[in-house]
Amino acid sequence: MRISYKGDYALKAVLHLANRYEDGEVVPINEIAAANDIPRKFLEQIMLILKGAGLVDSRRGIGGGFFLKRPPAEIRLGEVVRLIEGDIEPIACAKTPPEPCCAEIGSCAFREIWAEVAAATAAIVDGVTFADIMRRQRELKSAHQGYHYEI
Amino acid sequence: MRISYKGDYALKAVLHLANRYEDGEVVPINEIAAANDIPRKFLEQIMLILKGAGLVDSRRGIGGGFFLKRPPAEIRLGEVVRLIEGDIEPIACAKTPPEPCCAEIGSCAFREIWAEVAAATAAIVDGVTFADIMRRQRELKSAHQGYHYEI
DNA sequence: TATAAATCCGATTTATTTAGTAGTATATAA
DNA sequence: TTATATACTACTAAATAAATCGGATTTATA
Ligand code: FES
Ligand code: FES
Repeated sequence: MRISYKGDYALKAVLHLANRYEDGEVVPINEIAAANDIPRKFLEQIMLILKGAGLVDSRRGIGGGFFLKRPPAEIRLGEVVRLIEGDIEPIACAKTPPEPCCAEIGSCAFREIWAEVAAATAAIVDGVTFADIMRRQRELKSAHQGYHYEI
Repeated sequence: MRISYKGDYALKAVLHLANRYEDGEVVPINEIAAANDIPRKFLEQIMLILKGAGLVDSRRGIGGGFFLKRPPAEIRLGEVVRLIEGDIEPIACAKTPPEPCCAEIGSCAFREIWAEVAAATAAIVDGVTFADIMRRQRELKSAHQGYHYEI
């Protein structure tokens, strides 16, 4: 499962909105783009995908912008990854139900290895919520601050 | 880590050679291509990559072909995958040592998740040899036979 | 020594995906 | 009514994937 720029941008945008989730803050796309070094028009397309999937919602016009429809603790990393990158499985036959791949799908010795890889990957990305990621981010920030002061 | 056609073909070719490894059999590319439904000229390129990496060797001319340089038990799936597909890591910052990715690599909350995914994937593909895959293939073949007889 | 069988190698081609950019339409708060 | 913001469609350039083409070279053997 390769993470493209599009996927990377989507994750950062969702994390940005997660950090502004309290009190239902609405964040304009310009802020998200500027803060995360994301091409603005590209981010527009990404936000529309996230909105289409019901993950975020938006308000138009002055004072408008985007916001999460669910609290960060209820959004799993895997959900965003699948939305943007598509299947987590490295090959179609590893999906459930399996889609045809080799000629003899019933006797392919590789298929179940890819299924194992998919399961292991899914366990990780579905085991982490954006609340977890926010917490981790705060830890890293304070650790980095620490280093800074020591210098 | 997405498996491309090229990677799929490479794995099948190596498995084909693994099945012919005993007594140092030499297998012409036409046989590998025909048996596995691989475009012949495309497979040529793939075999040259495998040869360049020292995984297989070849003999030219009449009676020539390809053969594994090492026994199947000493070739791990991950080795072939990395050769053809490149890095197993879903993003550059997850490599060791990490390559720059986001702006602030030291404080990115996603980085270690990708590193976990990479480690889990590597553990699977590096934990399986082509001898294991051959064994698994025989099991599947006989199971399939069984079903066949029951009908 | 000619011939057929096979690998070796570089170039070209076609289609798809990626990473954007452009332009316009629509909604909304002040 | 105007400035600010999203919504939507289309377009483009570059990279990658998946072959395909055309030969050059090596080698066993008839
Ligand atoms: S069935 Fe998918 S790799 Fe064999
Ligand atoms: S450093 Fe790679 S995703 Fe942030």
